[in-house]
Amino acid sequence: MKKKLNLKQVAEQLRVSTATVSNAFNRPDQLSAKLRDRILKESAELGYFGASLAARSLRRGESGVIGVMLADSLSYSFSDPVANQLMQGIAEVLVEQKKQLLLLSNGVSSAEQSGAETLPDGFILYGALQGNAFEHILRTGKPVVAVDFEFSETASVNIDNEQGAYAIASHALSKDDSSQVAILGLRLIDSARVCRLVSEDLVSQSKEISRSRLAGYLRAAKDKGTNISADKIWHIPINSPERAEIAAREALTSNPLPNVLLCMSDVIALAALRVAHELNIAVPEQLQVTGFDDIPEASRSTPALTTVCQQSLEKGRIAARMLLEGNMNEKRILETRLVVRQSCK
Amino acid sequence: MKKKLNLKQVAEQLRVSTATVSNAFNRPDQLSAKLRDRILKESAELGYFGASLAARSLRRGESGVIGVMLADSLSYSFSDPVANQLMQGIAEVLVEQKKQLLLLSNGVSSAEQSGAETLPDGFILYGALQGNAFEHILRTGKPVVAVDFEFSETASVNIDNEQGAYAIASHALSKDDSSQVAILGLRLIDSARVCRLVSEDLVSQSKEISRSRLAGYLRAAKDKGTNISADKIWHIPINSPERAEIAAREALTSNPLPNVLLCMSDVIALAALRVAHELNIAVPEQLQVTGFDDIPEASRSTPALTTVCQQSLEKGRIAARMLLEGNMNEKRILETRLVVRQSCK
DNA sequence: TTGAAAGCGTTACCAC
DNA sequence: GTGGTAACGCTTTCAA
Repeated sequence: MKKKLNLKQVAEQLRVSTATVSNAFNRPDQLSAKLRDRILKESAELGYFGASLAARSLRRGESGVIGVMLADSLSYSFSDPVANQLMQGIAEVLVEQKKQLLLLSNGVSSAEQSGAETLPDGFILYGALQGNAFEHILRTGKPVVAVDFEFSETASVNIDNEQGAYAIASHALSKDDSSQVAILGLRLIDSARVCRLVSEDLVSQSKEISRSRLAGYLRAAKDKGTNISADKIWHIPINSPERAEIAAREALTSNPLPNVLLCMSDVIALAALRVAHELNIAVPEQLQVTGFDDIPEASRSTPALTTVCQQSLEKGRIAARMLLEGNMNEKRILETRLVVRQSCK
Repeated sequence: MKKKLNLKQVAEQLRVSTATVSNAFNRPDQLSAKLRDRILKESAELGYFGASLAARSLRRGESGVIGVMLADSLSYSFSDPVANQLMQGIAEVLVEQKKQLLLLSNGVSSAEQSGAETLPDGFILYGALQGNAFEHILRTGKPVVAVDFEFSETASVNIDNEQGAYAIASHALSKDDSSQVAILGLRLIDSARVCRLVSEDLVSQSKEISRSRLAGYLRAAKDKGTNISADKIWHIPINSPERAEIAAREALTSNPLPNVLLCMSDVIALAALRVAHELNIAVPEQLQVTGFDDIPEASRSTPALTTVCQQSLEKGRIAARMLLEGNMNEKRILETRLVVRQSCK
């Protein structure tokens, strides 16, 4: 195999100037079709297929690469169905627009100077980033779309979590005034362990997703005249089936037994269904279970999950389109939709 | 916000030379700790956090970016549990080694000259790529690790699909000589529709994954004295729950009813479990179901899935390590493991 | 320990 | 329609 050639060497070989070769690749109108065809064909024969991204991007000031940074670790994110659906939507649009996708790892240490945030032409940020990665990205001055969090200076795509939670809780509580309600909550407090809340934990003005959902649940309960005390609310530190099962087992072996279980994610709700099955608790007859997200698995479980559709896929598409179309002032709030299936009629 | 500065301007502001600033970031030993600290601190204040990737990569000839190209479309891959587990393993190692991850879309058209394949220092290729993307990547002369396919000139990580399939089929067929066996196969022929095979379809020397698995099933059947005719083998064009359900429904409403169902992926097997449940066919009493892959969901279904663990996560880790450590001659074959759960005792 | 300068591969302006 | 050439931002050698 011959040594890799660069544009200059190709130009020499073909006995034209570098500008002409460059034009052949980038600006068809700048030369005769005939010459262009010759150049394209012969460079391919020489093993030259186009400019190096580094050089072109240095010169042009843009790379054709879009950076996506996820609040959770990259590795974990690949196991999260919601993140995957979002990525799927993003990827769909980027591929269609011939953009490349750089996955930035949101490391804690600022020391990891790879400078990767300098390459992309724009960013999609999923979830509120901790650390100074966020700041670094803002400093680049490049367009940013925030997904599932809000930042004054950037465009964003969000859903109304409070409203979605209110809707599903209202549905779950509608038939029975004397409900025993338990809540399996995600990331409600700052603890790495599954545990119940205490009453002080309820006072929080946080705008985090999980706090909004909790607020929605509690508002619905209040409207129905139901009370939910702090010890009926579980905190789950991470959206994993294993942790969720632990919490579900605690909740479903507590006394009095809840007959409505509001779960802050479908992963948690699915875990609850498994635990209920294992404990011979009939769903929905003895226990109503609700989820949140509407991940693909939600419609396939037995019983199928009643949940709130937050359109993660569409969210990804929209975020990507906003970024590419440059709507950098838009603050988009997507509709949520109550999806009633068997787990909570 | 101030205009973005470059290294040269930072050097001017700090009244040192560009080389000194560069050294402060890249070669701590080339200057006094004191000066270095001052430079780092003051550049951060000026909003300079390190070199632009394009420029550094142009100059140094390496970027710190690893490219991953998937045989299936990027968007689809995010919905595939096996691909996601692989990516999880890859991401784990790359983050740990402070490498960035560029996801290359395997577009069909060679026209999409984004030149993205010129940036990465190395590639992980998952599945046999169609089109000339593969050739382009090889031409770069950069290290490549092939996953789940074999190419003479590159390192690779594979499993022995024939053997894994043989093992699970032997297990499934061990108790009953008069088994009615059906196979739900993935990508066995070149058709976009779910359909049964005909006998001509059985002759194939292809080394594709699905063909190896089929060979393993058939060898096991032969060893047990069971015959499996072509019309008991279904072709499913894509590993999606929807398609799999169609095939499963066909198979489980055919006459004579199969009592052993060998599925070439867990996604397919899980679909089969759902269909069996819907048709009131008891698993494993009336119907034994086996999967392949051991995705996380396999252990969570009811009944839990008997399957072949192919260690997708570890596969990703190993591929990434091989690439980073530069073992470019290694051809690694990972062990598969039979995982017996309730769906096929 | 520091500074000047060459050059990485490309593009785009401006002449011809 | 075509060809010089400066500039993109940085690293690294070499000399001071």
